[in-house]
Amino acid sequence: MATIYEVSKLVGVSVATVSRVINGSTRVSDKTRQKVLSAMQTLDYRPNPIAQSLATNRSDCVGVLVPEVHGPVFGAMLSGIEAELRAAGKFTLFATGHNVETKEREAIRFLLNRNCDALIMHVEALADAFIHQQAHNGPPLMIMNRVVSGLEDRCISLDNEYGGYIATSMLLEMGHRRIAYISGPLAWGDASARLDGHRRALSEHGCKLDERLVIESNFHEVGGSEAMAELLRRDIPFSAVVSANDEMAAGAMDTLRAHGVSIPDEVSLVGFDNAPLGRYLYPKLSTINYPITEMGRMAANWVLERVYGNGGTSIQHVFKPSLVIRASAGPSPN
Amino acid sequence: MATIYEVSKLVGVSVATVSRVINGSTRVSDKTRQKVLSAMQTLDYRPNPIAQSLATNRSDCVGVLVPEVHGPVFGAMLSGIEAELRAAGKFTLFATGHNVETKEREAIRFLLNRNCDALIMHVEALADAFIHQQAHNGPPLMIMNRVVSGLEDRCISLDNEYGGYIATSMLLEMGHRRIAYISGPLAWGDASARLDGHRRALSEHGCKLDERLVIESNFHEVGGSEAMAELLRRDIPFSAVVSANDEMAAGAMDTLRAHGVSIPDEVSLVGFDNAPLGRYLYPKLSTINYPITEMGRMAANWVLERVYGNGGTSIQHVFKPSLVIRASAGPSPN
DNA sequence: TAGTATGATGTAACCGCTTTCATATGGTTT
DNA sequence: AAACCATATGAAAGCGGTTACATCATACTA
Repeated sequence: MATIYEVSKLVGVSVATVSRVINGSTRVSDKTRQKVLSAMQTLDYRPNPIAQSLATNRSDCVGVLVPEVHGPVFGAMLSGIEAELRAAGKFTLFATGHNVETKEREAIRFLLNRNCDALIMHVEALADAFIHQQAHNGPPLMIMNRVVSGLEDRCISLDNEYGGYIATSMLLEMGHRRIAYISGPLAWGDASARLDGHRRALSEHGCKLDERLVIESNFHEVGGSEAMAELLRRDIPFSAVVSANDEMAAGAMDTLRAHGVSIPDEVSLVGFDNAPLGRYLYPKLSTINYPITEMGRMAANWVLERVYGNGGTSIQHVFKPSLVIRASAGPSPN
Repeated sequence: MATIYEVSKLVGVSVATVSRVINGSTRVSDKTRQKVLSAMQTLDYRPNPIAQSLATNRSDCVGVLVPEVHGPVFGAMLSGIEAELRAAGKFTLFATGHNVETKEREAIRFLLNRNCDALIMHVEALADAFIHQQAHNGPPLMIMNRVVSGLEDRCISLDNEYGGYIATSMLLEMGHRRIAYISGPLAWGDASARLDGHRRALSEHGCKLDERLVIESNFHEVGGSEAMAELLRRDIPFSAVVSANDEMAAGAMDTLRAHGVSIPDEVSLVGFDNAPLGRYLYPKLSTINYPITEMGRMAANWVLERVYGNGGTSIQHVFKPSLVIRASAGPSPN
C-alpha cells in the first residue's frame, strides 16, 4: 500500500500538502491539488485510517451495544444504525451485553478500548448512576429504549405508555369490557409503562381494572403461554387479551388454541412490537408498531451531528407507536 | 488517558520495558514486571489500540459482510461470529451488501479501508473471479454459504444437496409419491443444490419427477404464496410440498389455507432453514435445520487460528443439515 | 582470572498521518 | 520604492505504541 510519502515524492511536494489535499483544506493551489489527486490515483493511494486516527485522536468508529445481535428488535435497530453510519463513512463496531450487568460493563470497556468516537447502547442491567458516570467521562453516549433522568437528551425511546393505551383503547372501542393483560417484567421501565397505558385506557373508558386479569410474565413465548394457562385456570371471564409483546402473544395464542378457544371469535388478542413473527401467526396478530429501525437511524444521526458535525437533522427523542390491525382482534362477542 | 510514557516514568524504566510487559514478553524480570503492572493499575492505563495497530500493522478488527444485518439467517450468523471474536478480544466490524454487486464491492472496500485483519463475507452477487482476486491480494478471506472452486478451504457452507435430499426422503418415507417443490432462484448455488437433493431422493426411491410440480420462486414469502397458487391452478395432484426455505413455506401455507386445503391432512409441507418463524406458523412447520450460528462460530475460529494464531480448532468446511420434525408434515392420505 | 554466554534493560528508529509554525512568493498599497 | 499582506508550501514535532539493536551486569566456563 502506498503511503503519503510516496505520493508526495511522486508529485514533488511535501507530505503536508498532500495531507491538505486529502482533508480538503482550501490552502492548496488548484494546480498542485490536481497533481496530487492524479498521483494518488496513479498509486492507488488510500490514506491509512489507523494513522489518521492516531494523529487526530478520532477513530471514525461508533460502538453499538445491544443485548443480542439477532432477534427482531435489535436486528432492525442495528440495520438502521449501520445504514446511516455507513452512508456517512463511519464504522459500526458492535458488541453484545445479554442484559447482564457484568457483560454490559465489559462490553462498554471493550468498545471504549477501541477508541470509539461515540456509543449507542441498549442496556437493561446497568444502573442509571453508572450511565451517568459514563456519559460524563467517556465519549458521547446515546441510550436506546430507556429514559435516564437527567440525560433525557441522550435518550431515544418509545412512548410505551401510549402504546399500551392505544392497544387497550382499540379493544374497548370494539366493545370489549373484560380485558386481560400479560405484562413483561415490571421491573423494566418499558413493561411497566405499557401496563400504565392499559390502566389509563380502561379508566378513561370508565372500565375498572380487575387485577386478577393482569399477569406479570417475562417477555418470552413460553412465559406468554404459561400466563395464558394461568388466566384460563383462574376462570374469570375475559373477551380480549393484550400481551406486552408479540412473543408472549404467540405463546398465549398457542395455549388458547390448545384449549379450543377461537381467536378472535371468542377471545381477541393484541400484541406489541410488530415483530415479523406476528405476520406468521394464525390468525395474524394485531399489534402495536414499534418503529425501531427509524429509532436506530435517529440515534445514528444524532451521533453524526453531534460528534462529526454532519448535517442538522432535528432529533426526535420520543417515538409514538401506532396500531397495526390484523386478524387476531375483533368485536366483542357480547 | 495515561500513555505508556507516564507508566514508564512512574516506574522508572523505559517504554520498551513497559511494552514488553504489555505484550507478555518473557524478557522482563519478575520484579520489574510487578512494578510495571501495578503502575498500570494505578494510572488506569490501557494501551491505545490505534497506536498498537499503527505500529504492528494489525487492527484486531475482523470485517463481516452480510446481505442484511437482520433476518433469521444473518442475525444468527453474526451472533456466532461476534461471540467467538469477542471472547478472543477481537473486534467485529460489519457492513451490508444487500446482494447487489456494486454495494458488495463498495462494502469490501470500506472494510479494507479500515485495515481489517480478515474478512468474513456472505456475498451473492460477486463473481468468483473477483473473490479469487480479493483472496490473493487482500487479507485472509472466509466465504460463507458458497463454494468457490479453487478456494474450497476458504469456504464454509451447508450441504444443501443433502438437505434437499432428506426433506424429500422424509416425505417419501411417509408414503408420499407426488411431491411438489417450490425452489429459490436457480441461479443461486444453494437453491439449485437443494433441488438436486430433491431430485436424487425421488430417483433413489424410484419416483419420477414431474417437472410441472417444480416452481422456481424467489425465497420470499410472497413468492411462496404465488408459487403455491400456481401449483393449485395447474391442478396436478400432489400430497406434499417441499419449499426451499421457510419464508416461502409460510406464504405457501397461507395460500393453502385460503384454498381450504388442510395441512397436513390433505397436503404435507416441509420448509428449509429452521428459521424462528417456523415455530409460529400453524401448524408448526417441519423443516431442515441450518446450523448457521455454528457456521459463524467456525468462520470466526478459522480467522482466530489463521490470522491470530489462536488455538487449533480443527475446521469443518461443510455442515450437514438435519431434519426438524413438527406438525406440518404427516403421512400421505392415500 | 580472563573470556564468554545469558538475561534484563535502554536507545532510537519507525508505523503513516495531522498540524503548527515558519518561510517564500508575488501582489497591493502608500 | 518601501512596507505590508495574503496565499501557497515546507519543516518538523507530535500521536502512542513496537522492536531491532546496543549496552550492561551477572553468572558460568575453562
